[in-house]
Amino acid sequence: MPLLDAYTVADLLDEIGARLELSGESPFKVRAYQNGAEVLRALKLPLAGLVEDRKLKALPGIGEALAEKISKLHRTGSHPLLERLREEVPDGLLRLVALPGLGPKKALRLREDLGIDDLDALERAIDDGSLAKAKGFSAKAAEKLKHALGFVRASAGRLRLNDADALLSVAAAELRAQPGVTQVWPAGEARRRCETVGELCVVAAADRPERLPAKAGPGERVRVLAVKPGCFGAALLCATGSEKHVAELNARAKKEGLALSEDGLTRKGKAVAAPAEADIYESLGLPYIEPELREGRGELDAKDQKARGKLVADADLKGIVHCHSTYSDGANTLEQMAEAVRAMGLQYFGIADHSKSAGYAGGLKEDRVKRQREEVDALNERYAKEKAPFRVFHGIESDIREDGSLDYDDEVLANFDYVVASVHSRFDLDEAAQTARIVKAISHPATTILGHATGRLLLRREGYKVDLEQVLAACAKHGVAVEVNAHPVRLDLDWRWHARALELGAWLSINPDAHNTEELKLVAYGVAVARKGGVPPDKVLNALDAKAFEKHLLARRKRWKK
DNA sequence: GCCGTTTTCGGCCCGACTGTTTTCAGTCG
Repeated sequence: MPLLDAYTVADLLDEIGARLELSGESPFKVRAYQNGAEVLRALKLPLAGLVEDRKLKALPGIGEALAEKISKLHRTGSHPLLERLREEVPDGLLRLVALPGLGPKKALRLREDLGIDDLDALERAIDDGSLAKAKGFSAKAAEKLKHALGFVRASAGRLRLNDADALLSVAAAELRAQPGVTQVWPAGEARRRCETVGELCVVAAADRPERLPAKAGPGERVRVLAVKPGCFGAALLCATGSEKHVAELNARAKKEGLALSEDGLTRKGKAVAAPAEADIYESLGLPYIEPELREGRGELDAKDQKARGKLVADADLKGIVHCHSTYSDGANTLEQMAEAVRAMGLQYFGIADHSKSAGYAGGLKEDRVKRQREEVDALNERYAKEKAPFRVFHGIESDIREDGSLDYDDEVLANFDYVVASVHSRFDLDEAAQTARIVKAISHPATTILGHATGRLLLRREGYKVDLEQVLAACAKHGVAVEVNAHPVRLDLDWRWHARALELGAWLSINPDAHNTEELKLVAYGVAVARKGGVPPDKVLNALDAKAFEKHLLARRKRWKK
C-alpha cells in the first residue's frame, strides 16, 4: 500500500466526519474531523515526515485520537473506524445530505421514518406523496427537493475539472510507464478546460497500441485511446472535440478533398503527413486553435480569430487579490499568505477577508479591520526595504446586504485599498430583486470587484437568479471588475459570459478565493476558463503590474472623494 | 474529538432565515 499524501488523508477525514454526522455523532466531534482535514490541507511540510517523527500532535486541532487516525490512514490507506462507518452509513445517505435544504438531521429522519437512504427512494417518496405527509416535511419541501434532485441527476457522473485532472494525471502516469509508449495526453472536456467533465479520456501513442489497456486510472474510469505515433495528432484532435468543432473541421476538410478521423488526415484513403495537431490545422488552412476554444462557437471564423487576439496566460498575472487569512476563515496567517504569493514570483498580494456580517466565517468587526490594516502596513514597510519589490493591498470581501448596501460605514470602507463585494445570503430573492441588489452594490464608489457573480457551486448548487446582462453593464458603467472566481467549485463568472462582459466594457479579475496557501495555485483554473472565454491579458485587472494596479485603486478613491 | 493558568469538564466562530413540530429545531453560509 502506498503512503497517502496529506490531501488524500484530509479527504478521508472529511469522509469520516460526514459519516459520523450521519450516525448521529456530536456536531463538535464532526467538526474536529473537518478541522483536522483543513489542518492537513494547509500543511507546509510533507505528511510522511510528521508521521515518522510523531509530530502530528504538535499541530493545532490534532490530538491523540486524530494523530492515530491520520498515521494509520497515511500508512495503510484506511482505518477500522472508516471501514465500520462505510458499512453502517450507506453511500446513498451521503448523497441525500448533499441536497440543498436537506441536512443530517432531516436525512436521518428520512431513514428512520420512511426507510429512505438513497436518491431513488427519495424520488419515489416525493412522487407518491408520502414525503409531503412525513413529519417535518411538507408539499413545499417536497417540491424543492424534487427540483434539487433534478439538478443532481443532471450532474450525475460528472466531475469538477480539478477532480478530473487528478484522475487523468494518474492514468497518464500509468500509461507513460508502459513499454513502447511515446506520447500520452489527456483529451476530451478536461483538455478543453470545461468546468465539469463527463467522459475521461487520454490519448496514448505507442508502437504496439493494441497492447495498451482500454481503461486506466483509479477505478479504471479513464478511457484510453491508443494509436500509432503517426496518428497521435489526429487522434488527440478528435478525442479532444468538441463534437461540433471536429464536425466543422471535417466539413472544411471535405471541401479540400480531405477526410479527418482518429486514424489521421487522409486524401483518397492515403495519409497526409500530419503527425501533430498543428499540422492538421495548417493542412486545413487554419492557425492552431487552442483546445479551450474548440466549442464550435465560431472559432474557425477568421474574423473571430482576428478579433480575439492573444489569450491571457498564467504568466500574465502580476498579483493575486482575493484571499482569506486566519483573520476570518482562512487556515494561514496574513504573512504566510503574502509570503506564498511572493514565492510564486508575483508582485503583489491582496487580502480580502470576510466582512462583519459573515459571522460564520469570522468576519472582521471594525477593531479587527484596524488591526489587520496595521499588520498590512508593517508588512509593506518591511517589503519596501527589500531588493525585490512586493506589495500587500488591504481589501475586504464585503457581504452585499439584502438591501444592496455594503457591510461597513463609508468611513470604514474608505480605509480599504479595495473592496470585493459578494452575495453570501438570501440566494432566494427573485431575479428583479437580486439584480437590483447587486447593481446597487456595484454602484457604491468603494466597490472595486464584484465577487462570484452568480454564487453557483458546481455540481452542488445552482447560482441565484440574476440578470447578468444588467449586472455586467453596471460593472462596465461603474468601472467595477467582474471576478472570475478561480476556485474549481465556482468558476464564476461562467466563461460563456466573458466575451459579453468585455463587449460591454467591463474588466475581469481572476481570483483564487484561496483559504490557505495551497489553494493559491487554483488561480490557474480561473486563467483556464478565462482563456476559454476568450479573455486577453489587457482586460484582466490583476494582470496589471503593481504600480498600475495601485494607480487604478487610487483613481477610484479620488473619484469617490470628489 | 480538541482544548485549557478559568485544565481533567464543559465549552466549542454565530446570526439569520425558514417552515411549520406555532415556539424553535434545522439548515445555511
